[in-house]
Amino acid sequence: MLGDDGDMTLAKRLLAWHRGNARQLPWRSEPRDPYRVLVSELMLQQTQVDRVLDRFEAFVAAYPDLATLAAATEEEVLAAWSGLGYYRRARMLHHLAREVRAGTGALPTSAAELAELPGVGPYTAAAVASLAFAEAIPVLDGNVLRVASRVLAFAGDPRTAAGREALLRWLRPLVEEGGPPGLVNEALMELGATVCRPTSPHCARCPLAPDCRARALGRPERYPPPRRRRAELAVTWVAACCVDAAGRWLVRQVTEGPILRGLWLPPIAALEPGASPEEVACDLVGGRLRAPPQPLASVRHSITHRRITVQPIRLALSSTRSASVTGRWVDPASPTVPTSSLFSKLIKVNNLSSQDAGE
DNA sequence: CACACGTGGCA
DNA sequence: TTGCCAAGTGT
Repeated sequence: MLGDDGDMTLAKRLLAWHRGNARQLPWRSEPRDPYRVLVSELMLQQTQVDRVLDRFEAFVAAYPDLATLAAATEEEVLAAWSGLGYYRRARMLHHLAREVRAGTGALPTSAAELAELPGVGPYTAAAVASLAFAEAIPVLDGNVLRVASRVLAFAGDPRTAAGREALLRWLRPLVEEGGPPGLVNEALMELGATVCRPTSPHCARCPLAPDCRARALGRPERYPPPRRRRAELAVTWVAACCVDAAGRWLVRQVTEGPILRGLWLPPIAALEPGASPEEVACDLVGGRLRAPPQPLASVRHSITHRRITVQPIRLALSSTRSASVTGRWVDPASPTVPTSSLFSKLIKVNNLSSQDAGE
């Protein structure tokens, strides 16, 4: 005699669904470690679980607690974050660790106090407070915003302050009415991530379907209204690829421009229309060459609204010790400086072309 | 409030 | 291939 799910409260149905369907993720091991919860939440901001999965364990192994993190340099932390994107998050996590070290030495336990830490906004504060410290406070991330917008068939814009408050009025009783608040929050996020998807929601598998007004009205995917996006900007860069006999690459720290600042990449410059990529690359590096500059297959890289086409030029320097060549030489297999995934893409095209050329 | 920031996968 | 994202925060 299975009870009718419709008779259970929303929160109870969510918890039951979570018990049977939530993914096992490294940061969900019990008991919850507040530090691991914090790191995972920061890593997950504006990114997807799969992206974080391969990086999380290595990061917390290198920095198992806030004290270890505070003792590291910012550059070391950035290097461990390399490839995850939104590098400001890593800088702020590092600042956070040092701020905690300068204060009580322990993470605060309330959402209000957590929200004062660098990099911790309303979402992360509520997530850590509820998941790690059992505070009954709702989270409102992109997943929960979508789930709530659909259940309520919310007609307004849920991204405005008034819209968010309307959704929170519905969410608050859910996390307060009983059961672990963190798990109710996690269930809503998990539901949004795996069932109540942006397009083609799987309503047949949704524990909230009986109460979902958007589903009753048909076309639940109409909620929430799409966000307006900025037009893409096309940009072309030249990258000077210099590799020494040991396979190390010449890299420099990006100090100009709005993008990738502070990270280390092969020398890069914008390519003006009509300019010669080979000449730009040679000017960037400045050393004498053993062989003519060799253009490689171009690489595409997108950052926010910029679509960047990178033209790599392989430069065979006659001497990597030339005084005119500035920068550092790093082993791509274990970069000791923070790099962008653009670096990995450049390495890949270089390897491909080397094999093709039979070098 | 608008806009900025990285990334890789998918339709 | 191109466009559209996905567990936000700071300015």
